Amino acid sequence: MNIGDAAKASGVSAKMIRYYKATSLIPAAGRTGAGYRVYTGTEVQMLRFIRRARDLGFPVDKIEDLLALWRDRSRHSADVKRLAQEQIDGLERKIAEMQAMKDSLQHLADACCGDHRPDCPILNDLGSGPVGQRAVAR
Amino acid sequence: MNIGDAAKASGVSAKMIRYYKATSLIPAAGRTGAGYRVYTGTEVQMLRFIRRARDLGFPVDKIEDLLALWRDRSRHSADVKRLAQEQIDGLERKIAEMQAMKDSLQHLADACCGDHRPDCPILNDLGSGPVGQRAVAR
DNA sequence: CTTGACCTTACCATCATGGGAAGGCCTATG
DNA sequence: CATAGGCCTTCCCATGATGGTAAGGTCAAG
Repeated sequence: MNIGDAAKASGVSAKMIRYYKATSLIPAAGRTGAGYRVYTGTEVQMLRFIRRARDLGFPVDKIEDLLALWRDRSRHSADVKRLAQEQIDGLERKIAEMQAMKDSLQHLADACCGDHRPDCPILNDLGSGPVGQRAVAR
Repeated sequence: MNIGDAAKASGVSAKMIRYYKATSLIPAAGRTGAGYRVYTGTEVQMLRFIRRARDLGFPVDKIEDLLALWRDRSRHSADVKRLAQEQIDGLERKIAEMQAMKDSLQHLADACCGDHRPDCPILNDLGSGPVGQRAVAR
């Protein structure tokens, strides 16, 4: 199986497969006489694992840990769960952060009449004094 | 006012002030005879504008548009509101995306007993067949 | 005049991904 | 057999916003 087929089968682009190898996330694949990389079902399975973990937002260095646990038949599921929980917590933090941005901005946008006139609470807020809770216009 | 003071007064690091100048987001500041950058109140105000817009998640190229509107006394507030709405929509998309990740992961973590045994639904899911909705285990 | 705090430029790193160029390989078709 | 086009290879560059560091110049206080 060439890299293009492995890419299609795993959902990981050929570019990224080479990158994961370069960064030691995955081991080196075999090569044909002409230097083409050759992938087996096992390797495609690993790539799919990586792809799914990326889809859940795991950064590559955490995926390294996940792969190690995956391979370790005497792992403790607690270790896996801990990694998952850390990822959940990280996602939650980012969600909360973005939600706060969105709420502030929504509040400002609601106050902006959005017509031909130049008067605009959004710009007024951005252009006003030091940072504070003016975004929620108390 | 030197760059360090402008940084403190605006909340934008000296590093980023230079970067914003290099990428033409802000105009070149004056220089002392020795080559030190000099900032005025007006410039600090612009930096604070940028800082606040960044805190709302606006990417730098949108801030360029916001600054142009800010300077344009005959702007239409509709244009500002539109930029804000686009940013709100973008935030919402990202929030939804991360929320979906979090939900999938939470579901998997809930199914993992998290003890000393190796059996783990999280790894089972990551290591299983092609992508689908298995993460929500229907 | 020295010391320490500031400034300058220039370069490198992040993180995961894509783009492109230059050149080699393989296969199907004429 | 020759050629076309679709793969593959490596190498380099770009993203976006930010931080770090290093080598060197400046300034103010003691």
